[in-house]
Amino acid sequence: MSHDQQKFADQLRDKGYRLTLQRQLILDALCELGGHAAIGDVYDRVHAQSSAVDRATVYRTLHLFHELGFVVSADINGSTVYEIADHQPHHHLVCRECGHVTALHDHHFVALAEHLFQEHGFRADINHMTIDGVCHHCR
Amino acid sequence: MSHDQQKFADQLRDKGYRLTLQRQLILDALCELGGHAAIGDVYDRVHAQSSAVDRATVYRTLHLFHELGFVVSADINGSTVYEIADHQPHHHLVCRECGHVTALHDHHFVALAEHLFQEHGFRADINHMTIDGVCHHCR
DNA sequence: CTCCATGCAAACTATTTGCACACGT
DNA sequence: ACGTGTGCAAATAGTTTGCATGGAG
Repeated sequence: MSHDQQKFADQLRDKGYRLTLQRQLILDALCELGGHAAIGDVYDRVHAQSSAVDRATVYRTLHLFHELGFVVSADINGSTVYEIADHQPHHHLVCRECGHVTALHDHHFVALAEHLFQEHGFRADINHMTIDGVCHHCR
Repeated sequence: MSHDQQKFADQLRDKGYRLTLQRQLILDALCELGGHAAIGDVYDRVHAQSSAVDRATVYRTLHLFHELGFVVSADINGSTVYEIADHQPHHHLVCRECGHVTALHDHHFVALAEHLFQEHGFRADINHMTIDGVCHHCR
């Protein structure tokens, strides 16, 4: 188990949640899938390891992880994807034509977030932004 | 029929699409609903006027309008909403707590879009952005 | 008159929920 | 042992599709 996973496992227990095999497997899957894991991807991966894990459990667990802040979700090309909420926040450029997703560093948004806070008192979540458009390849 | 509606009607015909009662009603509904119309809202409103209009038609028509650029879509609090693509682009701050949506002027994004284009050659659609966060009321 | 658009109903996909049992603590 | 988490299956919600008919051009 990686450092991240150990950390999350501890947090789970600290908050009174139980560390089950299913939750470990789902956490593993999220880590291994790296960036953007659709619910179906997570299910496939987990189910391949232990065929007894149900879809409902994947849904319930991802909701839980999201609530606890272990993962962030984003809507990319119409489907919801999850990824581990580690490291610094980053964002995504999604090409409307080819569907390609490129990561984007957070620094593009700090000024924006600052403006929103000063002008509207709005504390923006700037850690799971998705921007649609057309990439340089498809123009 | 308002100016906007007349304009869209002409565009429809120019591109070889037919102007049907259903399409007019759906366009009306979008205009009257103003800002953010979920598919269900549009259906309810249209169906109240003419009970023969089917949900499938609303879906098909909204897809068509979106394709033609008559409407823009956004994902707000998990459900897809549509609005007439008129005037200048604007954006939305969505409060994660109370669900309240406040409009946001485009000028916050021009610098960002410029950066994205220069650094990544990415032509960002900055006309239907949604930013989640917590509004000043809920903090 | 010719096709596009629609209504209808069914199919599909995605997600949620109730309940009895299993298992982590 | 206790109570949370899970599998199972069914329910629910949202969206799409095939086909015959109706109506716009």
